[in-house]
Amino acid sequence: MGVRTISSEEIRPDQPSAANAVADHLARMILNTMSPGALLPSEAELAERYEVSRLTIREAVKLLAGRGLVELARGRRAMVREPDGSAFADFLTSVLHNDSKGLFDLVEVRMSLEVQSATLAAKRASRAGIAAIESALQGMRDAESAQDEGAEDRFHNFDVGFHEAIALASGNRVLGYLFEAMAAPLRQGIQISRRGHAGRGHTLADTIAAHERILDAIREGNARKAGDAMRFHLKDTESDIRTALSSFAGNPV
Amino acid sequence: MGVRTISSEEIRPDQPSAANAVADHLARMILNTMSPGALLPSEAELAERYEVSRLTIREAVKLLAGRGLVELARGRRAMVREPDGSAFADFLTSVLHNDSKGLFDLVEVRMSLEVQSATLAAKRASRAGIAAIESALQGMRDAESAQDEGAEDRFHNFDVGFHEAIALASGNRVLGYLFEAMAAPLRQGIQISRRGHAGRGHTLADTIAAHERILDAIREGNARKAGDAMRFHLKDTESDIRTALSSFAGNPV
DNA sequence: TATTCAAAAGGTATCAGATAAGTTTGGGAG
DNA sequence: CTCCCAAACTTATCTGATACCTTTTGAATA
Repeated sequence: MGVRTISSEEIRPDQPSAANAVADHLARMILNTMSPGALLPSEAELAERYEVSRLTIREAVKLLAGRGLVELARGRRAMVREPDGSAFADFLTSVLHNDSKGLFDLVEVRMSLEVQSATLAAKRASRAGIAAIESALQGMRDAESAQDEGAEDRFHNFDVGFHEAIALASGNRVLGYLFEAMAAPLRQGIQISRRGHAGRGHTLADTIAAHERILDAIREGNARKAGDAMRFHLKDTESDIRTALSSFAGNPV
Repeated sequence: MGVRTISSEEIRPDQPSAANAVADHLARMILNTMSPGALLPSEAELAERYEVSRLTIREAVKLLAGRGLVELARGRRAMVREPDGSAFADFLTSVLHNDSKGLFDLVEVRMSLEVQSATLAAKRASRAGIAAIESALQGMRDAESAQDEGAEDRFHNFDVGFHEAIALASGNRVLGYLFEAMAAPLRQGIQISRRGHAGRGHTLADTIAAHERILDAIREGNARKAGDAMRFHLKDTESDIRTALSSFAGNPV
């Protein structure tokens, strides 16, 4: 390569394009003054307001849509979206897809965050928060005793809901977002890995019992016990996942 | 208002627009077959390939840019970006901005993740990983003994670099991404809170000593000790942050 | 021959004007 | 009062041009 003599390439103009400027301005406006569900002004009006063409407005709005700030639909004005972890979920999914090492990493981090969620939930959960956890658990019980097709899917959904309810009951919004962000790639990764690898090491009843221990600890307000119960449960789950995943180790797609 | 009689509004068509379809297809192509730094085909060529107008291509690419998948610059073709946590960082920044409760949440989660990082780093750090941590620490020492203006900024940067190096040394990519994602909003939030609240509870030398204890434990490969040292350090830092933040409690901008 | 610099070529950014197609709304028919 | 349809509104996409930025090329110069 040789020695770098000049250093004028250091400048990153950060694209001061009109569309970008408008997008940034709109983003600030949305975050500061608008609530989820609110509608942006029409493209024509924005074009007039910013004194640019409608095309520039469109591109700016597309930028925001890519960032997950607004939702677009033909014939309707752009709507401000409820913030959620989906942007990061997309990111994780794309970075980790067909990469079993990445999924191990995800499982590892999830363990830590969920233990923290359970610990905090035991300390802080409101009556409503506990009710939500109970409700998810009851859903699992119902799905277990049901025999119809789709019962297992329902079981899994309530399972995820149980964990999500705990994340929410922690009272820590960041934990909620992170849970959401990790749930999608995890589920997808696990689903992929399970193909042709049906057996689970545990019965549904075992899973329910483990969840009951967690819920009881949270109900008691026993933070340490809740964290331990969650850790124990996830350790178990983790090994299931690992065996499922390992059939793909070094087998990217 | 009145009672909802019909229920055909439940359908979310997920915008199967041309621009969206192209964006999704491009995203898959990028993730599956392209590396960071690679250049997308020109807009004209893509327009031809997908049989849509150049405008539609532009909007699709803007969507990808918003998602952080590509980087745009005038006169140059779109470039595939190195994946990083910046999308989630933006999200967190926007959700938590001017909200001290959110920053508390962030600090809380960070504690948990960094303790895990230190624990894992002690178990797995490579020679190079440890060298990176050492280098950051040395930077802190240099900055502390320097007297020039800007030394304190340098110190803080190396401080962040130290923690980042540990997250990377954990060998868990998800931890790396999350660290990145949380660093920006945290720093920003803290900076804001510090305005007019100069005093820190600890000297730079104290901070260095705490970091040395962490590094030593990682070098020894003592996972528990590393985690504890990190927890202890962050508990300290946390209380600094809390006092800084509390001046803003219930004071959203 | 090697260096330099300016023009050409290749690209993106933005504009203007139109058409197609989906959504919402308000009035009229039953 | 309810239901349906057309007008008004709005977004999605197309076409064709112009402006401006980057990279490359090629010729003039030292």
